[in-house]
Amino acid sequence: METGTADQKTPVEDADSGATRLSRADEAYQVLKRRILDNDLPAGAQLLEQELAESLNMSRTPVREAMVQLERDGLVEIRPRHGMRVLPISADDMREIYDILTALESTAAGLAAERGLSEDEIATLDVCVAEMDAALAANDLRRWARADEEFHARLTELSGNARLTALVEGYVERTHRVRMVTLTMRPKPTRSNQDHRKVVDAIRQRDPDRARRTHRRHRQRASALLTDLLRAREGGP
Amino acid sequence: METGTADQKTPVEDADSGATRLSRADEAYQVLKRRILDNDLPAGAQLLEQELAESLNMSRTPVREAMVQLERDGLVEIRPRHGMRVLPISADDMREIYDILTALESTAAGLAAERGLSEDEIATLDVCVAEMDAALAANDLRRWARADEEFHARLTELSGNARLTALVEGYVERTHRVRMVTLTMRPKPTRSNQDHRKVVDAIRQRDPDRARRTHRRHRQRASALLTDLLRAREGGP
DNA sequence: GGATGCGGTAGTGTATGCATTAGAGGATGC
DNA sequence: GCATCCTCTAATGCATACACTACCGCATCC
Repeated sequence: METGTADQKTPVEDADSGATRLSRADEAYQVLKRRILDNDLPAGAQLLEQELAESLNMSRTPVREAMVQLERDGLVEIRPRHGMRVLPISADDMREIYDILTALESTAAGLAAERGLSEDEIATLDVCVAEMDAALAANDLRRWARADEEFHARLTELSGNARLTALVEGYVERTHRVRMVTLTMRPKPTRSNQDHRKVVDAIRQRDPDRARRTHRRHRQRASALLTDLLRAREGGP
Repeated sequence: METGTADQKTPVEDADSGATRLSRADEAYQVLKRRILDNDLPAGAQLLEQELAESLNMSRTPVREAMVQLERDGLVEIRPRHGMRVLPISADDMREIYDILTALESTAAGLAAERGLSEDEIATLDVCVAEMDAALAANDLRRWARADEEFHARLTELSGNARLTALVEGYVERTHRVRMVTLTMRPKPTRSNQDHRKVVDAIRQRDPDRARRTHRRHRQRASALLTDLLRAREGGP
């Protein structure tokens, strides 16, 4: 590799925001994941270890480590002589993932209701709901999507189950690409906002069963909507 | 490394059962995971890359890859200068994991009921239940535990959701060690067998809601039981 | 013309080498 | 006696070297 490029010797002279010092492998993982989630590396893209190593300015070793993790995330597939391939998401995949999300998130809602949240904690959810309403009123779909993700993330957090939170985050990430693409294809998500309000209400009233059921129905509707859109797209163009 | 030991040169002359040829990294992953799950490497054990590499007769590179995966599985923790440490499972961990399992499995039961299984498919569940009854009658707890795991695995499979199945399998593996340890400490699992029968019944009648609720309650009871045992053990000896 | 065999090559999997560094333990100062 | 600093070692993270092999293309043969 070109010995001319200087900045690759010391692993931690990055001098970026002084945040947690990343190992090369972690850096590779994060950068690649970001590129994939942002559709910068579109589904179907094929990339060899060597190319990636060069583009990330490191050797193949940490890149490999990152690739293995991305494969575990279900974002890419490693095909021995063809590098890694960014996986597309089919309607069936989406249904599977949404079933998992439905299971996990509705349980999270139930747990939150069981625990009995403080009014402050519930307020964080209210804020998200309000933001979603505002975004919808302003017809700003991206803003709505951000608030929606925020709501779901907060809700899951409030379950008090760190593993569950992390797990859900991973699956949400996987759906991110698709949700962004279908954002403009779906009807205005007014119903969604109503659903959220009902879930918050059930949590506030400490009714786990209702929280679970309500959230489950909410996610099932979202799932049906998205998979239908995807299926249409698969059949169509 | 000792050049004397011959059999480490070619990666695939293993000539074992002729099954899928494993890469060294995969081999390391599987062997280590097995050792951990069998409590061969007990919780708290610390192992350096070098030691592992020697014990597995390979270099550090594939071992590292395996370690990263095991860390992702939540089985070990990698501490930069101290190798990897096999993680213990606290009562709190167990509760978190069981909440996740409850969410996923009860959804799986619901999905199975929704799909409408053939009588053959349902029969596989019946077989497991019968085996559990037999094991219980024979007072063979290990056999019962095996049948129990089998039942849950089959049930999850019958959801038709491959991702969900794989996910559940991972979490079940994590609880395996603890379940084996607590097996003799818990009361005879007669109730458990009743629960299973009810779940199968709900699936047979294609009642997703009842399948979900029944299985959820079943898992919640199991969770309470196990975490209590663990907590007692944590406080006690 | 199509099937078959056969180098050649590119890409990978693994081993090894090397610089860095965290941390243990001793020495020193108070 | 205790804390602090320093040194030295051992483990790591990464780069590189190397052997193996699947695949591509061409040539040959039927």
